[in-house]
Amino acid sequence: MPNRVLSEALRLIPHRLPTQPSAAERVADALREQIVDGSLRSGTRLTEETISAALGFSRNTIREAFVLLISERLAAREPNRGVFVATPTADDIHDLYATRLLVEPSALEYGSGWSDDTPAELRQIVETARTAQEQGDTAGIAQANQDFHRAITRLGQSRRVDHLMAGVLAEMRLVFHLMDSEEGFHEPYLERNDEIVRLLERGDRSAAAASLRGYLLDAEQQVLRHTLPPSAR
Amino acid sequence: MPNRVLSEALRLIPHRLPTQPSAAERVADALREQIVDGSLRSGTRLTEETISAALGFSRNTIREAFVLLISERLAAREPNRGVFVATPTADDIHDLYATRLLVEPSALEYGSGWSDDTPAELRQIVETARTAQEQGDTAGIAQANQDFHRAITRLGQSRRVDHLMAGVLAEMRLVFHLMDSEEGFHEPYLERNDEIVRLLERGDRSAAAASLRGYLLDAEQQVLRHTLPPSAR
DNA sequence: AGGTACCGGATTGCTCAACAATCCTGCAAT
DNA sequence: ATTGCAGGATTGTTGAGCAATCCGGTACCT
Repeated sequence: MPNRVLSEALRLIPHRLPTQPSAAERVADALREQIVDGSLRSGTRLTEETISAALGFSRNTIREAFVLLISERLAAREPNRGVFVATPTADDIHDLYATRLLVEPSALEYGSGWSDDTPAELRQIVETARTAQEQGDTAGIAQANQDFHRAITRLGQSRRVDHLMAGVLAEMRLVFHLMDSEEGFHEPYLERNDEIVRLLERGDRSAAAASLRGYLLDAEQQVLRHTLPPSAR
Repeated sequence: MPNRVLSEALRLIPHRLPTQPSAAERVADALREQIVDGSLRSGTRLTEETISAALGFSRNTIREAFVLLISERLAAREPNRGVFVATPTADDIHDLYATRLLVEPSALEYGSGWSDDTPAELRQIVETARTAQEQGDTAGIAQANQDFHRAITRLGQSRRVDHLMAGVLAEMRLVFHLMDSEEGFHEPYLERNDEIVRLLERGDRSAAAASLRGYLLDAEQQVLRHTLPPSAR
């Protein structure tokens, strides 16, 4: 043991140096980005050959990326036919909200990430949404809304659940792209987020959780109402 | 529309016929099974060439399977070094319990899968565990325990959360394999499951959820206590 | 002895080319 | 209109190949 100080210092260095992500991951990142931002619409076929040529990676690497995207539910494989950008069904939408209903209120009420600053932080996000609203910035509202729910999820203090919810929110964006119009859809929820924050500011996490449950139940209905039926796509 | 009766009948056929899983999935299944049942211990290196030869699939297929297992956290990639059976750290264990703490009580208290039969069904599982106990069947107890928590999770009525928890329970088994001895570890929790069921039988889902939270908090400590420090493995 | 530099073998990361199986399209025959 | 079928395109999977990286050992230096 030549140098005790050294080995102590080394312990502080992150165990895995920041290696560059693998080719498959970079391909998955590129595709994921295009899927969630709507450049690649639901149902689009992801041809191996085309993507291979477009991104400059071999077909095998593309296939590895597909495995990732499929496990994230952003894409779906139809055996011997190909991989397609996922098209969430009404059932999938229900599942998304069932998941959120299970996780978010629980994180809000019992999450150990709670601190005295939490209400103020959430308030901050609501304010951001409000200024976006005043500027008619639909995308900004949507973004702030997502941030709000991610912040709530983070109270749960679980990497795993964070990751789950990241996936959920990504798929939510897919769903939004399926709606007849996202325009004006998020506004009503500003008020409800505000109410949740108000309850938190009063220190009533339980009531806030209940309010959030109501929110999610309503939102599911709204989304289903505004989602085009399969016949129209 | 030549035949209305026919098209109605076809509607009942499952949309995707049961295709045989791909080679990569079968490889992943085989490896996953060996990992969770302990045949492949934590830290074991999964050499592409070896597995390729052993299972009779090409290296490329093995790599696709790896992507899956890694996304399930049952294996970990160390760039340029290889893929290894995951070795959960204390931090990972904490994360597992944080996840369960977020999901299980919530499912128990608010899950829409609840019915009047639910308490009886859970009671049934507890009884199964008890007979396993009387026969000194450690594995049986562990299995019944898992079943108990899966049943609770299912109350949440979300495929996605079910899938998440399937992964959580799989990783839990990895953790159990890391303990000095699984012998006698699960017994104490029989009593606590029983208490949860008793509360449910009284119709008090809220109290049952609280009891479950206490259970999980204690269990985490117990697991950490019985888990060998990294130095010993 | 203790530390460093270097070398060769093994393994990974990724590509490329090939081929059977399957699916899709269009067209011809009924 | 429906069926049958040929041709072309794409997927599923394999095998070989090669650069980059890592590992283990050995020789070298002090």
